[in-house]
Amino acid sequence: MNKPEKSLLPEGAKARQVYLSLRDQIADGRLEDGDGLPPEQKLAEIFRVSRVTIRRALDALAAAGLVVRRAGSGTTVRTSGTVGQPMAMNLATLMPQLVEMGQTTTARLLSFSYGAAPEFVASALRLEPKEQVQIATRVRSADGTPFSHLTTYVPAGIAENYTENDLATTPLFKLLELSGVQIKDAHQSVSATLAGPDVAEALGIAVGSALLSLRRVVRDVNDNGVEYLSALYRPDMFRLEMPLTRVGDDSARHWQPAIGKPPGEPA
Amino acid sequence: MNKPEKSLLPEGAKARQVYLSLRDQIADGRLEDGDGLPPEQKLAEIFRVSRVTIRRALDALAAAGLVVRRAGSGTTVRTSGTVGQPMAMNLATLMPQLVEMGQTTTARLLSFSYGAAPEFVASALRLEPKEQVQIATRVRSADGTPFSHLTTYVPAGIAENYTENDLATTPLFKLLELSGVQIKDAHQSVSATLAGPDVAEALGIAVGSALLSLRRVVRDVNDNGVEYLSALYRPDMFRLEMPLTRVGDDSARHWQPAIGKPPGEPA
DNA sequence: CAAATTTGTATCTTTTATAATACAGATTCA
DNA sequence: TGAATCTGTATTATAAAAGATACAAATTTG
Repeated sequence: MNKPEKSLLPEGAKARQVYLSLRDQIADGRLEDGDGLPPEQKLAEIFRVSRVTIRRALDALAAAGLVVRRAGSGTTVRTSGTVGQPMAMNLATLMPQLVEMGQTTTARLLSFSYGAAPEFVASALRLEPKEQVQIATRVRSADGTPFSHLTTYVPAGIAENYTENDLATTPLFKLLELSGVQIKDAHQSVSATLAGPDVAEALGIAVGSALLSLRRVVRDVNDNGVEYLSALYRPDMFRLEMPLTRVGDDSARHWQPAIGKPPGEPA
Repeated sequence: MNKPEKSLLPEGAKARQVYLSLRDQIADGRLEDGDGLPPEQKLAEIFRVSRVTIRRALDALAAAGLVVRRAGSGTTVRTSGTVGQPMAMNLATLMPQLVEMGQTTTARLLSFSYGAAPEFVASALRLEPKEQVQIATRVRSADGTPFSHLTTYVPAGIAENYTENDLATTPLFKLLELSGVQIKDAHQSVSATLAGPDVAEALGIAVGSALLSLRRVVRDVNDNGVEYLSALYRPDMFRLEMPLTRVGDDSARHWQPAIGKPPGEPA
C-alpha cells in the first residue's frame, strides 16, 4: 500500500531540501511520533530560508501524512502506522539472509547485456582488460515496494551457466553456487550516495534522496573474481546491523563482530 | 587538500540532476577515463533540456575536475588522479583504528550539555525516562578537512568522570575506559541520510549531500548502556570495509567477517 | 478574558533557472 | 584549404521558485 511518492512536492531545490531533510529526521527517529516541530518562523531561521519555503516543505510533509498541522498549536510528527521499520540485514549472517530474502522478495530485471568490463570492474575482479562480462541491473522489492537497485558484473565464462530468466527469479549468489563456482571470500565496502534520475525512478523515490551504497567483490577458491556487485538501498527500508563483541585480555583486546548471536541474547 | 566542495554547482533542479547523473556514471565507471561525452546538443536532446542547462552541468563537472572540455574537440572524462580514495575503516579492527584515528585526526567540540535523554536514546540505552545524559557534538577532521559529525549521549553518572576538555582531545571510547567502565559489547547500525543545514555547515558540504550514518550503542559488563553514538560521515572521505570469509563445511556453511586479515592475503 | 503564539491565506516583488537564438573560436578531417 | 563539428560567449525572453509583507483565524497561556 505504498504511495508512488511521485512528489507533488515542490520540484525546486530549496523547498525540496527542507522537505527531504525533515522527512529523513522523521524516518530515522530523530523526530518521533508526537514531537512538535519548531514553529515555521524558527525553521525559516534554522534553514536560512523564508517562511514561505518552509511552508511548502511542511505542506508536502503533511500531504505525505508525516506531520499534522494545527493553527495556533503547531506542527507535530505523526508516524504511527506510516513508517515501517527498515528491514535489518545482519552482517554476520549476511549471505544466508540474502538467500532467504531472495525467497520473500521479488526481483525485476531492468537490463541485461554483455560487454567489455569497465576499468573499475576489471581491476577489482582482476580480469584482463576488455574481458567480456555480463552486466545485469535488477530491482528487488519486498511487498511490492522496491528497496534495492543492483548492478552485477560477472565474467562471461561464468555467466554462461545460467539464463537471463534465472536472474529475474534467483539471487545471483545462488546461481553462482549452482554453476559450480567455489566461492572463497568476499569484500564489501559500504558508503552513501544520492539517487540519480534513473535509480530514483526504479526505486520509486525522489531524485536526490539518500541511498546506502554497497560494493561487493566475490572471489572463488582460485582467487578469481566471480562477481562485482554495486547495490543501492533505500535507507528507510534497509539497514546494516553489526553486533560487536570485545575479545582478548587487557594487553591485546580488540573488537570482533559477533557471529550468529542476536543482539541482547546471552552468550 | 580536499576542496570544500562548496558547490558552485547550479543549485536548481534540472541542471543538478544532469550533473548528478553524469557524475554518477563517471563515479561508478559507466563512463571511464578518456571516454568522450556526446556533444552538448546531443546531451540536451537526451536529457530533454536546453543546451544551456547541459552546459551548466558540464561546467560543474569540469570545475570538479571530472571532465576536460576542449572547443572543437569535445568533452572527455578525466578521472586519473582526481578520485581520491576515501579513508577506509575496517570493520573487524574497528575500535583500534578509531583509537589510532584519534591520534591522527583532530576534533572540535561543537556543543556540550546535560539534559533529559531523548526517547530513542533512553530506549536504546535502557535508561529511566527523563534520566539525565551528557550530550556532546563533535566534528572530527583529517588534514584540516572535517569528515565526521558525532553526537554522543552518555548517562550523567558516567560522564562525570571526564571533563569537557577531554572530549575535545580524546576519543570518547578511550575516556570511558579510563573512567573504569567495563565495556562488554556494542551494536552498530549503518544507513544513509541527507545532510541538514547544521551538519552541512559543520562538515563543509552542501545541504542535501548524502551521508553515511552510523548508530552505535555500547554496553558495559552489566548490560547497562554507556554510550549512544550517532555519527555522520562524508562518503567521499570515509567508507566501511568488510572482508568476509566463508567458513564451515557444505552442510552448515556461513559467512563470517574476516578478522585482522587484510583482504587478499593468504590465510 | 486578554495577550502571545502559531498556522492559514493572500498579494506582490525579487531572484533564479531555464530556454531560445545567434555567432565567434577551436579542432578535426577529407 | 575548406567544410563540418564542437565548445565558448552573449543576449534576450519566459517561467518558476523564493522572498517579503500584512493580516486573519485558531490555539495556548497566564
